[in-house]
Amino acid sequence: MLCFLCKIVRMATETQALNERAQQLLKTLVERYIADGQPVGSRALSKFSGLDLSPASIRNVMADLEEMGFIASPHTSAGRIPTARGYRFFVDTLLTVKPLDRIEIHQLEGQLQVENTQKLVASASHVLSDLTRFAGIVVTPRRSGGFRHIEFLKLAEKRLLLILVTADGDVQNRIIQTEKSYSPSELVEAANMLNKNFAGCTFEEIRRRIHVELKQLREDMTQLMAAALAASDQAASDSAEDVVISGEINLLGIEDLSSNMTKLRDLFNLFEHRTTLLQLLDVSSRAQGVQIFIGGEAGLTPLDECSVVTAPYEVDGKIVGTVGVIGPTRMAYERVIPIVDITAKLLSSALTQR
Amino acid sequence: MLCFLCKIVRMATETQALNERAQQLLKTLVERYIADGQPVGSRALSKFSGLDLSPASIRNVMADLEEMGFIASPHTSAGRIPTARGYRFFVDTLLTVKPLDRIEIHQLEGQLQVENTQKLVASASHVLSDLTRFAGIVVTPRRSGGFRHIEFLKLAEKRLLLILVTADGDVQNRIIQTEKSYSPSELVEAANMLNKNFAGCTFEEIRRRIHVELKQLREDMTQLMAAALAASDQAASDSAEDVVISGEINLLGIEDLSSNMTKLRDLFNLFEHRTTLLQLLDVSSRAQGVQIFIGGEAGLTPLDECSVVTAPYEVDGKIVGTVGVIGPTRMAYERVIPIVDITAKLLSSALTQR
DNA sequence: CATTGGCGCTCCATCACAAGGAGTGCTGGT
DNA sequence: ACCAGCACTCCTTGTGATGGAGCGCCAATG
Repeated sequence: MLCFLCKIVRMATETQALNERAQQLLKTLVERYIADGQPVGSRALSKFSGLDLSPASIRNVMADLEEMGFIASPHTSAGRIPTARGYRFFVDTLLTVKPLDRIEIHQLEGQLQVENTQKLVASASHVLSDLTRFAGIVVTPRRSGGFRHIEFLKLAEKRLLLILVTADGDVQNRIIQTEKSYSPSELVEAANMLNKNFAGCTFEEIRRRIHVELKQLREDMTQLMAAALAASDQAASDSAEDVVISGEINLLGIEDLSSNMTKLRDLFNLFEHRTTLLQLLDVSSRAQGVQIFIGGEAGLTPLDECSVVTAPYEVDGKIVGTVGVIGPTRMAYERVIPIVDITAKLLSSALTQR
Repeated sequence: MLCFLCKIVRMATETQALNERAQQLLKTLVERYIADGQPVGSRALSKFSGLDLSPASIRNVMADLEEMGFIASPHTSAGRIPTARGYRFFVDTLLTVKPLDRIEIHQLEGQLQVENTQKLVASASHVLSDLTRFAGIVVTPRRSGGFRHIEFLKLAEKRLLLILVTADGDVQNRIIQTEKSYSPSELVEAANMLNKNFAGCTFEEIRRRIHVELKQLREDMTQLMAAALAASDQAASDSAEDVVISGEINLLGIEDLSSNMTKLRDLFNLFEHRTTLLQLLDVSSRAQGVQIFIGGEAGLTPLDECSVVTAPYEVDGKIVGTVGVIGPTRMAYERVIPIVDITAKLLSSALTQR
């Protein structure tokens, strides 16, 4: 919170410190650099800034910008490139995003597969990576815990298949080994009992109530229930909250990243470490709207040369997950931001409908 | 088939044409090259072959081997490296595999997660990539078509959730939009009907019989059934036969592959094209035991510098899928082969138990 | 006659050096 | 305040030069 305030304050002072001209120059510098990946020199800026200044004057401003930490030069006789702070200022106050047009939105919408939640999430991730040519990333909705429907199916003598429809309409399944062999009618009875009494409750609650309210239950039945609950809990937490990534391959083709093989490998290792990613993306789900993490801002070194653009999505007005894109810091933010934004919104509405 | 015979014949003649010494030299050459990735010169061979020959004599043999296409030199003054054909001969007749010891097998077994088929397959793939440090690959079992159990669940007015337990004990689910709104009891009735009459049949069969045998059914019921069947069919074919790959990242660290970025990208693109991979791996599932594809033998250019080591796995004596490893052609076959072999066997027994 | 030491040759890898170019900082003039 | 010009720095590219690794060939050897 404090940090948040700091940021606001800093932004305000920075906006003051940078006069109109400096901002304009920083803007075109970042734009040019994003466009062709080469350090931008004073000549180029003089040509493209639209300010009609000579390179020499521009060099003065650039020196100031460098002093303030917005830009840096790789070496003496190269142009300048934006620093993380430069990018930050750029996306915060200089960027002009152009919203997607209707046709693109429709195309995007058409690519979402609404058959079930998994498919929806997977296709959302795919759409993101496809449109941006970076890696798409989606945090799947949190399970609310509890179930809508439960079913037992006898596989073998002491082997049951537990089928669990979660509150949000997803289906989980699990094999249970039992002590004794239950008859089909016993299984039906047990399932009916659970469905009638406990649908919608959390497993914790059920566990508590099952002993209090249903003392008349036969011993073996309670055992069955306990086993079922344990399995359900596991199944629920199993895919409780997961990260779906797609299009990592796209990152292979990006010069900024694939130059350092080691860095690239670190990055891909990060993708395997779902939990670490989750922490990062969890932060984003607390805020409203699109959020941007530039470079190592997230505190993860493998993301040094990456930016993460995220947006939370919701079901019935409650934030349940996050979508996003991971790409090089040198990305076309004005394109990526609306794509992430719209995808989050489409995902929200697709999930709310069910 | 003809091709198969050709291969046998060629192998026989090759074994004849290469005398003891040439074979020994080829063997150590391949081994050395696999070990340190550098072209092997006559000096090195003289030292390591155990044959007590001078480099000059060895050069003569090497010239012969080159003429016959088993080895090649990258340029005039470098040592020799094995060609695809050289590798082929090596794995076919020179290789000495050392089986895994008991401890390793147990470790491997311990890492397989038997909770359900998906997890089992995923963990098998993981184990493969983990142990070999290459990419692990598993073709999931074919669905036999048909179901063991079916269930309807009402989500909303005209929205049903179809739950389908396939013959092999996996659970699929699908959302169905219906024309009319069915009552819960109607749904139970329909499910019961399907379960009683058609469990175990293929969907094709059901479709045929449903019209013939059940003419007394109400119109809306037949509609429901038809919708259910369509969805089932789709759900079944959906994950009908799929390829699970893991540890692709490992390939990033391998010099042989990561030197040409473009090739690497092609390779990763191949991984996304599941169908192409399926065709390749399908071939392997026709043969018994471990199979090895070297370089482009499979006909896929992206695999130029790769080898694929596969083995089929079975349920109740019937081959249902394939496990394998994709790595650089320069891989330690004597280690990879037993790993793939054992994994296939463990997977078979884990699946047969259920 | 198979084996071997020796010789000349080829080709690659590495390094040093020079030339050219891009861009900067600074200074003095407008 | 702006700008033209100049000296300076540093990267990039190209060009030889050098050394080493390995081969092919040949004549000598047992």
